Amino acid sequence: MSLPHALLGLLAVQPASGYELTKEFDRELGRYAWQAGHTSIYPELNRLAERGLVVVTDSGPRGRRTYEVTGAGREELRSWLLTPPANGGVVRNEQVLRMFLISALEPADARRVLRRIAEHTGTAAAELRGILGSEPDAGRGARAGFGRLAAEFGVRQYDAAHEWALWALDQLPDPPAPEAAPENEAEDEAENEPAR
Amino acid sequence: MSLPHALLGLLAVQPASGYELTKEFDRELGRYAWQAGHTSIYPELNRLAERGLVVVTDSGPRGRRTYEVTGAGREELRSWLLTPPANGGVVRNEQVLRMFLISALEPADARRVLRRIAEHTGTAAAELRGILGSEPDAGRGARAGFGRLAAEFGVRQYDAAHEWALWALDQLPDPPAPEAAPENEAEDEAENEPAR
DNA sequence: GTTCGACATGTCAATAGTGACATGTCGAAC
DNA sequence: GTTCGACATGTCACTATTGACATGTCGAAC
Repeated sequence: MSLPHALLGLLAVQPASGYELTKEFDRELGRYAWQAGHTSIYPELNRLAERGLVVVTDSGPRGRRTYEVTGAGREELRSWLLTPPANGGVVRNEQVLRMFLISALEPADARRVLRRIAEHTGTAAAELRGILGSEPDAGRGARAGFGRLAAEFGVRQYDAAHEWALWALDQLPDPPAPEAAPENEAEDEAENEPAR
Repeated sequence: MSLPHALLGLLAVQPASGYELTKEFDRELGRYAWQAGHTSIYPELNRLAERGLVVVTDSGPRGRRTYEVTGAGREELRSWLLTPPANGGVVRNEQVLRMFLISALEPADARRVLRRIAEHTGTAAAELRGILGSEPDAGRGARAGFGRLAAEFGVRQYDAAHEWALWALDQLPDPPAPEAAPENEAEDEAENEPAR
């Protein structure tokens, strides 16, 4: 039951159409917190409207409807955010699951996966940092605070995962025993290592 | 389609019954990576058995059946873990969603929620560190490596979230303006702050 | 004036997952 | 010898979510 609250939250910051909300879920929100496609968003908006938590305040060109949160909607969102985390809430993250399952692999495979994770989290963090630094708003833009808090969270998550992957690599038994050159760093080290 | 792989992963480390697997999902695995109740685990084990990815190798007291991964199962798991992360995978985390939605609250409420998050992540990290430190295995226990990698990941995640919450608190406009005592730290600061 | 990509919303069948209910057994403590 | 909690597995109706399909419009570029 989180999707309705996600929508209320987005609309509380700024009125939007279903189409815009859908795009929002393609960004940080959908990448770290809660995925949703337009096929679940549109029906949910209609349900929220029926319950009086949002209203259509404007109609645009292509049947576009702009939604806004009502007082009741804002209250619902507030009480949801302020009430205890209950049992812990839904958690379902394929990436993290993959990290957990690495121990089930043979060391050579594990090393391969960990390296991929380390690389990916590293570049992802760097990218996010780039966006965070270049964003011209940073101050007053309508949903400025929103993006910043979320992006900063993402950066920290990626950094933590990156550090973890490096640590885990170090943890693995029997490192590949570097062939000859003890000083080789940043060598490309492609998919298949030379057998031994 | 992650649950079957989660089960294969657990069984690859150590054979187990559905009941034991269910308990596994009540620990770190279910808390950070992938939730599942026995009502989805038992049917899934049967499906995996039908597909020949696991087999029952032992029957115990109360109808208990111990499952083991087959060669095909191990291969399936391996190829899943080694293939590209595809589109990014399923992401659904209520806690993180709540963090994202904080910006939709008034500063006073936001501060309240952030403080709760900071507190929770702080104690959770400390607890995990405790377990991590006291665990007697740390070396050879059957799924020792498994728990350690996972727990370490959890610690880092909690730390990152904790630091983020503190940073976010600092980011919020208009701090509560401490009444009189400029040096008051660790005051209990109950649910309702004195109006202004 | 046409073309085409982005805009915009929707349905529906199928799959995944949950919560309530159901059933029974074993072992330890009393 | 009974009681009770943990062990152990299951079904089923309901809810949530996805993927495939459907439909149409607007605006810009050509």
